[in-house]
Amino acid sequence: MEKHGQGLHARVLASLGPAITAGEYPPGTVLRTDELERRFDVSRTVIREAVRVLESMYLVASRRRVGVTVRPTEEWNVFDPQVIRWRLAGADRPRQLRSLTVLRSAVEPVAAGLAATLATPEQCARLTEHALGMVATSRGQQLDAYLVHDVAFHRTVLNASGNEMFARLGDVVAEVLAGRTEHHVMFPDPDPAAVSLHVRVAEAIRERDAARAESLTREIATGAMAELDVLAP
Amino acid sequence: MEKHGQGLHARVLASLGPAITAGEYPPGTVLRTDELERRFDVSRTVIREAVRVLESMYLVASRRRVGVTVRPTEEWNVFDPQVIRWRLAGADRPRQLRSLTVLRSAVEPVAAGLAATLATPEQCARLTEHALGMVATSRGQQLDAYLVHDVAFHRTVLNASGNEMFARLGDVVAEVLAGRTEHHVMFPDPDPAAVSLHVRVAEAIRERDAARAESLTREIATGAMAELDVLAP
DNA sequence: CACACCAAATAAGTATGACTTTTAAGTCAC
DNA sequence: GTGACTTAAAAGTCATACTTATTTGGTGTG
Repeated sequence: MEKHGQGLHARVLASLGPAITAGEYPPGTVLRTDELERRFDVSRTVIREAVRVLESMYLVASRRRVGVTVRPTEEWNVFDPQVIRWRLAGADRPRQLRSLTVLRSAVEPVAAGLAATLATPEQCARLTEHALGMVATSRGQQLDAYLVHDVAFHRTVLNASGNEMFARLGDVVAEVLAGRTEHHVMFPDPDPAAVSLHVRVAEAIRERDAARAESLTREIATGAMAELDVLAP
Repeated sequence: MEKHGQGLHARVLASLGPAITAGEYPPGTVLRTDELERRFDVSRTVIREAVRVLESMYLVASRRRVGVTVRPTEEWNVFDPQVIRWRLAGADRPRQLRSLTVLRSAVEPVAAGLAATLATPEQCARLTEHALGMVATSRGQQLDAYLVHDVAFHRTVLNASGNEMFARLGDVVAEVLAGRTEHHVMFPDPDPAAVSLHVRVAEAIRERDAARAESLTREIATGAMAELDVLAP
């Protein structure tokens, strides 16, 4: 779960990215490269590379004779994993968490339905394994161990869906789940209903019951949504 | 040196991006920067900027003493609009189109459901306007005009959902719809059933009937999926 | 006064060469 | 064969000079 390793440009990015996504530089703000050079005490090359990356995330636009201007929020590439991480770490984590949970509520049920017809025996086995792992760690201050199984479960479902885009959302789901334990947007012990739903989803997928897998996953999603409403209003 | 339209690095990207996503450089392939310099006849600065962008899309990884290596397909950021465009233009357009259609089938129904409770009167008006526009242009070689209304309709639904991530998928949906007319992955005249479904979705949203809006949109999605199965097997 | 046009100022874009740092790989002693 | 040492390849960084597009503003003409 590392980030674009080291390198000076990564350091600049790690500073500018969070600042921009946190709204520290409101849209329309103009950054000049030579100012940035001085501020970070690095060469033009480094700044330019960082700016190019921010540009590819649609966070900024670079125009001659004007400078590097921060783009309006609606244009940001909010699907970029890096942008998601920056926003989850920053000021509008609640808003981001909501958006992502809604996305999950749309995607995961369909993914579970697909998984029911496509999952390999190994994937089915891993699903039950992790569902049981969740049961085993659902009581008594084992949130970290629980999280591991929870993440693995959802990742396996997304991978088993056979859709590359769904699979790619595994990381995002992991961030969301990790974020909600880490920031205590969660009850001290996981909701027993949710835990048993996971077990039943694993069952449904193993039994190739797409409709049931989908509707059970939808229940999990609405549960997560409700939990979010209670704990991060 | 030579003069070029929108920046040299963009030209390099426009060449390398499609090539990589098309599998022309299979994962594991190593590109050396000075080789690229010579190939494109540009300076190191330009190559490095292009590589940084490709890196931020997880298409390549740059390591010292090794070079710029193409990453495995599963790691690509397939949500990046630019990557999507490259792949839609390239060899695995069918595969990409399928992935995106599945994604749509997950997202759009939920978006429509949310839109039913959140859409503003203006948005409702635009929905009916475009739905009727679709009806009006659904017969007799007016695919281009039809496309405009179709895109606008789906964009409006996604925007009205109130979820920034859904809204951001508007561009992707536009690409898909444009792509399927452009590449004739579509019947000469639009499916009348689909057209009438759009009208009814607009109705449902206007009448704040979330469940109906969702299930009608789900029908549209399964229809699109079926059409894809017939025309691009 | 309005308007078209031109010229200077500005900031990004590009090129180049010298230098640094990381690290794969080869070599030698043990 | 194992471990420590050397080497060299390639990316990373820096400083600087130069190019190009674009905005601003001023100037002359209708």
